[in-house]
Amino acid sequence: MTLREPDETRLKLRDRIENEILTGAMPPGFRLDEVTLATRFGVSRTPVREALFQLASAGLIEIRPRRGAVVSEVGPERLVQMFEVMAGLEGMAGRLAARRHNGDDREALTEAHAACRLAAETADADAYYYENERFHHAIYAASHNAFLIEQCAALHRRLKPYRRIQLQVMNRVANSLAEHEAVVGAILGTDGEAAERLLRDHIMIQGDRFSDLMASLAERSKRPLG
Amino acid sequence: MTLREPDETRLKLRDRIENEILTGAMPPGFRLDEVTLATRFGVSRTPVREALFQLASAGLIEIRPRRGAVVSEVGPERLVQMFEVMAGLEGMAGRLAARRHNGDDREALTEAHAACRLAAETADADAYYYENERFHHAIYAASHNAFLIEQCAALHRRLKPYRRIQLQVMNRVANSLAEHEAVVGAILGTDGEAAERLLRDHIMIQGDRFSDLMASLAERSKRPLG
DNA sequence: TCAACCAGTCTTGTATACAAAAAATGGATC
DNA sequence: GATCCATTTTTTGTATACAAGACTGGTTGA
Repeated sequence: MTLREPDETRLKLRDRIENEILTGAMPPGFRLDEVTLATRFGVSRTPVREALFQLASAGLIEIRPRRGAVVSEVGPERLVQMFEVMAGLEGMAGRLAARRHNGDDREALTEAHAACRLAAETADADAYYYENERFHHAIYAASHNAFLIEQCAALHRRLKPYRRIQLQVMNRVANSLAEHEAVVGAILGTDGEAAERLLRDHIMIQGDRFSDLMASLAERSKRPLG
Repeated sequence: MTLREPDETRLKLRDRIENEILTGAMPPGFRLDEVTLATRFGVSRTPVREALFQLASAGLIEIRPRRGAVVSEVGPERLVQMFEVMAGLEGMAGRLAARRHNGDDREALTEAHAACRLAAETADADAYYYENERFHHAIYAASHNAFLIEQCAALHRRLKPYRRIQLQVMNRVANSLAEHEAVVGAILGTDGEAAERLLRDHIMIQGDRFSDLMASLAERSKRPLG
């Protein structure tokens, strides 16, 4: 994780713990001890518990009554399911965006796409990762459905670490950019059906690829003396 | 609200408060005072606060820092947006269900549909409301995507009070049943595209109708001296 | 040797106490 | 009579204390 997050200590406790989970500092299965977290962040157990409840609601951790909290284990199967839902939501956002976009939306979308292309051409993986995020958020915004935007952003955020590893591990930047190109065309051409289909496929490819990766990693780690 | 909920006092605090919100006992805008709730439920403020944080994560209430919690106001616009997303998710569940259903799924679906028909024929609105819920959950389950099932169930639950009022106020039972019939046909016939389209429309009709109702109510309440 | 049990420790869940911020109150002034 | 400011009161946010359920390790019995 080389990307700088702004002013760690200023953030609310909930976000600070969330960051540690999303960046992998607290890996899946990691035990979240209340007193340890409390002393580490210099507060008492009360706000820690409140933060943990919120993270549990978001699905990032699991609280077993009287048995403590652990970072959620996300197996390959569940990951595919999450990407499948993400694909559905993004497809929907694309379909609505194609019908509802206005001048501002078009500008934001083309700008974000141009930034993606630049990052791809300069082979800057970190930059592409960032601009890619901006691109997808531009699509969400163009749907003009605030609730959908929230849902997409929340799930996108949850899938963030996986997408990142995947972009780094696999050489998917070129393909990703080509797919973006087609999506932009469909949206600007007000072809909702095409936008939906293209985006759905765009996301599902990520999901399939990533689950393959995870499955192979899990398989390898199971082997004794790997 | 005549439907009996099982063993109120046995439920976790979070669910008890949630029920009061969903049933309308705590209407939108209602102020949730911590000490009042604590004394009412016979506990201290600590568990009350934890419950409130969870409800806030689910979107049922809003916590303004240092300024207390209130039941979320859901205006017509946001309601339409939520129904739009529900339509997208249910359509997706239907599409997947058409491709993935097995014997158990078929049985559950046809059984739920038969129960809906019986309730409609006997003009039992409460029963139809309940069986309708079972029918939709059968579709979610047939998608065989655990994450999608969770998302659908959560949003369905959140829209529950609105759907209920709507079914009671408007005479939509007959139309609803006919739409179910078509959906069952599409799913059993493994026609994913049709199932998606039919379900999407089925939900959106609810959303549009309800938002019309709400808008008119809001409009009327704004007029001075009604 | 191994399983079961019991005491001690640790961790979570809840209550209460205190601090700080927002809201309410009341009085003075214009 | 209305408005503004200071003070009081209420309410939230946090820390701490206590109770009760889970885990640990060792001991005992078969």
